[in-house]
Amino acid sequence: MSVDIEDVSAISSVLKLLGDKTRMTILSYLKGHELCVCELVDLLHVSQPAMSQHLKKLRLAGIIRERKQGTWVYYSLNEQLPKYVSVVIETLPNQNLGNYRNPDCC
Amino acid sequence: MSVDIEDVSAISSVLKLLGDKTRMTILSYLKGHELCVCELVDLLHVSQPAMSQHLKKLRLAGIIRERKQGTWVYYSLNEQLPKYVSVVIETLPNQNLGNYRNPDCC
DNA sequence: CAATTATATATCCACATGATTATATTATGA
DNA sequence: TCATAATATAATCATGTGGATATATAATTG
Repeated sequence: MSVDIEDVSAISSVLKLLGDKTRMTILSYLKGHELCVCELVDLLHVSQPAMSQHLKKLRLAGIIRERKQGTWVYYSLNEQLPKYVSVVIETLPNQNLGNYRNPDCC
Repeated sequence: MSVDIEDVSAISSVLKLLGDKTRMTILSYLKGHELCVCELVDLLHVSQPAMSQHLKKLRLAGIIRERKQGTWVYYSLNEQLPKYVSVVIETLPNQNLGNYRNPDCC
């Protein structure tokens, strides 16, 4: 079985993206369910522009995917992540959405 | 079997450390063998103070260990790393030291 | 088409971070 | 003890990065 060797530059730039508390929290919320931008804004108490920029970075790095539906944009974890990324995400706690209901939307 | 869940803040601060090309290269060189500071300076073409500061950060984060022997300080990977860290390190390419010989020391 | 809603982008700013230079520390050996 | 070598720390600086505010875009609805 071949090993998943990658370029040091590529790995470190992905890890730099992951090395942000807000982005890691986003990823922990995306474990299991897709969420739209306004839900993430709601859950993380982060401004909408800030959220938008974090999501853009994660998307450009291929870590998350977007699905547009009308005005809403739903984000979810990308399947087929490099192993070292998926292990990091597995290590994150599962966020408990509790009785949070999808606002329709914000 | 219990899962290795950690705090989001703790994980992101470790990943921030790993998200640096120089530090990742240091770790790739430390795979398999301990190296002293001057050897790392030599191999990475990084200034001695810069190297010293990177090593300090990695050591304070518990990713590497130091072993002092006279004036020399040897660094090596810490065993017992969190899984997500060791997977990252395993993903790094093994650096070929070629016919590089331990300078005695610099 | 106008108004509204969800999201994205642009600009600016405060702060963190990595590199460099200079200096300090520590150990060794003459 | 003095000189030297290996490493660490301090100070400074330039650059990068995240957040806030303002504005733009795009889709929906009346």
